[in-house]
Amino acid sequence: MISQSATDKQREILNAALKLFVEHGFHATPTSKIAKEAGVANGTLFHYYNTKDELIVALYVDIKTRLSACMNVGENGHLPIKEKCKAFFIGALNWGMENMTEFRFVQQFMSSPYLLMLAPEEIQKQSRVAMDLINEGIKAKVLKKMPVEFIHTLLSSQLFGINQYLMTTKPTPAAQKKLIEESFEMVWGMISV
Amino acid sequence: MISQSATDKQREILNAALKLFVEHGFHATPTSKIAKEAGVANGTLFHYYNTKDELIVALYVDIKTRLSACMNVGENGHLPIKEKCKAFFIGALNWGMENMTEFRFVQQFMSSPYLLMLAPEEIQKQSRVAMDLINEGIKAKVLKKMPVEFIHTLLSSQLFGINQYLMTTKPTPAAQKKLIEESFEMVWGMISV
Amino acid sequence: MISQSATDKQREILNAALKLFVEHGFHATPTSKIAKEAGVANGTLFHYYNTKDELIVALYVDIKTRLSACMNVGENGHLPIKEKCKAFFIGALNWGMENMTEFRFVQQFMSSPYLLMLAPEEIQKQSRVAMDLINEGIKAKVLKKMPVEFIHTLLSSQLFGINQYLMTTKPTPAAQKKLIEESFEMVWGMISV
Amino acid sequence: MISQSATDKQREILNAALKLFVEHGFHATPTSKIAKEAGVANGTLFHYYNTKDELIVALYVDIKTRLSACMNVGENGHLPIKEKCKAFFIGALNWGMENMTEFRFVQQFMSSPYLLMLAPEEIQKQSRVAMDLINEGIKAKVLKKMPVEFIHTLLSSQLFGINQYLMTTKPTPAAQKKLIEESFEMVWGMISV
DNA sequence: CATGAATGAGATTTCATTCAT
DNA sequence: GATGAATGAAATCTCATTCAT
Repeated sequence: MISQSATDKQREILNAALKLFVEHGFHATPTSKIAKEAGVANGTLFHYYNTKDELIVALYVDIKTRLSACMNVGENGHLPIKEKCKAFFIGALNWGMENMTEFRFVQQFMSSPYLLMLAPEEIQKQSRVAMDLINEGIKAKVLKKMPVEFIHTLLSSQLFGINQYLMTTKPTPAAQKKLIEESFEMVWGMISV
Repeated sequence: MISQSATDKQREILNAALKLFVEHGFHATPTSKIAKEAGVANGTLFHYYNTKDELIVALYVDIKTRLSACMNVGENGHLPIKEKCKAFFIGALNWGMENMTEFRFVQQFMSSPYLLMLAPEEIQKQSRVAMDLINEGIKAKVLKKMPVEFIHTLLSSQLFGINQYLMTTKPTPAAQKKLIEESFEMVWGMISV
Repeated sequence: MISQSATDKQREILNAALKLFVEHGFHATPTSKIAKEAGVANGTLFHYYNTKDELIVALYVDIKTRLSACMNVGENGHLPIKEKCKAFFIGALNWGMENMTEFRFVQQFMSSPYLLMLAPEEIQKQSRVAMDLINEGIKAKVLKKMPVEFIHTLLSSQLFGINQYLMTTKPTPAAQKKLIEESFEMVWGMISV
Repeated sequence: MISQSATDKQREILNAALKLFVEHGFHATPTSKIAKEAGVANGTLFHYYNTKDELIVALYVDIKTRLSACMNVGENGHLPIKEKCKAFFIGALNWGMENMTEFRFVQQFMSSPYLLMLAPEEIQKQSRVAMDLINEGIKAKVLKKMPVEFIHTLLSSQLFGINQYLMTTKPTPAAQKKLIEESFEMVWGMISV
């Protein structure tokens, strides 16, 4: 397939951009360096993305899509709510540890003005699954009766924080597994009735 | 004071930089705009800070110093650990709500590559007070026996999360006070024995 | 040739730089003026030379290369040493008179701190031919038994001096020819046994 | 004397400027660095010299004046011409070796566009003594009957060249003395009848 | 599709010079 | 005289983007 090589180049560009953005920040990373790192010509980058901003947003969406794909894999609608939350929580942490660079990029993106370039509905979409889960938990009186966004915010912050901690301390896989499980129980204790 | 006017210009520059950095991000804010906003000549900025990067780091240190000054005011060494933690937690949240711009700047700075420009000991210094408090709590068997850094991470994340939530939802002062108190009890339940 | 137009721009830049450097000195010549004089965009200059300094050194090497190319053309290995020296001496003078701007640039470059940016081997390479010739003369007991570098210095100084004199007084071609011949006999008398 | 300290500062400025100009070139030496090296405030420099250019020219004149003072010390009007020339030649070389930095500065100045800022009569004045000497020699039929400027140019070039050679090779004082004497005989042989 | 030379607006930084103290 | 903070014009250099090949 001819378009295969094109897609490959696009992947190379995204990979290079991810690596360099995390390493040096958005603005300290010229498109020319991205192109060089990706092994393509300068202009090629602009065949796939009209502007640098477009590339940045596309990269974010790409990563979020890959994360979602990971999280939704296990169809576990039948499990009790706590187990569903746990699967979600642990899944997110594991993904973060296996994709540290992606994780760092998301973090940087979310506290940058680029976030505003994303359509609000796009942002909401990202957290839809989690929000639904929390809503379900509140209705079932398993979770505390507080605003959904509040519980979601607490959950997200803890996820970010724990991930950061794991990235910094780099425990053994066993210790990591244990810590993640414990973390969930602690957080669950905080938000459950 | 003779040096007053000089110091004033420096303050103006820091204020202008803070405002613009939060509004547009580090790189989308030219030094020329900072100078104009501060009401000083372009070169004056570089009289005080050799490079833009130096300004960014200096601004971070300045904010952190002001925050620390705020937190240490209340000498409450005699209170029980939980009360000390609560004072700390609530103090930080109040400061964050009263200094939203500063808070946003810190957030942006910490998830940017500029963080690496800070000497590690400088970073550590920032969290010294909190760490000591946690250590004390663990020794007194009031807090769970887990790594200090881990508990610190949980606390910090919670602080960040709640702040974010408050900034977004802008509740009434009363509701805000109630939410903050509740939040503390939640996180305290999570980390205390 | 496809690369012709690209090379042309580089040539234009070198020509413009040469002219302006000699006219106003290195530092009184902004890169913007060079670009304008060369008829290219400002950034184009930096496409070919990473820094202004790099351009200055490249220009020097370019001129020296062109001079060397001129000097080595006449293959006169069979002539007696004096004739070879004379050919060299007169060739250099003629080149200097036909390329006054280049000559002035070299002079300015060599008594500037930019000289230090040149690798020592590069500098040596420039005078290799002359040094070999002198060495040959000394071994053949045609030239005085003195350090090669010293004789080389005397010769070079003479060349510079005469060139300067010719550029200032601008004699008729005939008078110039006569003066050059006389000069050579004078310097030859000084360095030969 | 109060003006003593002022004069001292002026001297410090000239010394600092000399050192830095030779080390980095005219334009790569900011006035601020000169002031710092001289141990005076930035603005003080501009009390003594209205502009940087004025400082540069003043420094040149200062050095030339000091050189002239050196050269005219020995009043040897009674000596034969060759001896007067020799005294001049050797005096100049010795001065150059004892004042390498000054020598380098003069060299740099003379092949720079700053030379044009000097009034022509000022330039002529610098070489008046030498020119008179040469004229005298020609009239006395001791020197070749050639244009005075030509002989002067040859002499100057050789002086510069030999100085450069000595600065580069750094011979022992004895060897230096010997080489200088030999050089004079060689040059004298070249220009004398 | 892909390339990379070319562009030029704009960013950071420098620096001679001024001037209030 | 002496200071050094302040100035702002100007210099070097960067970089997103275009376009002819």
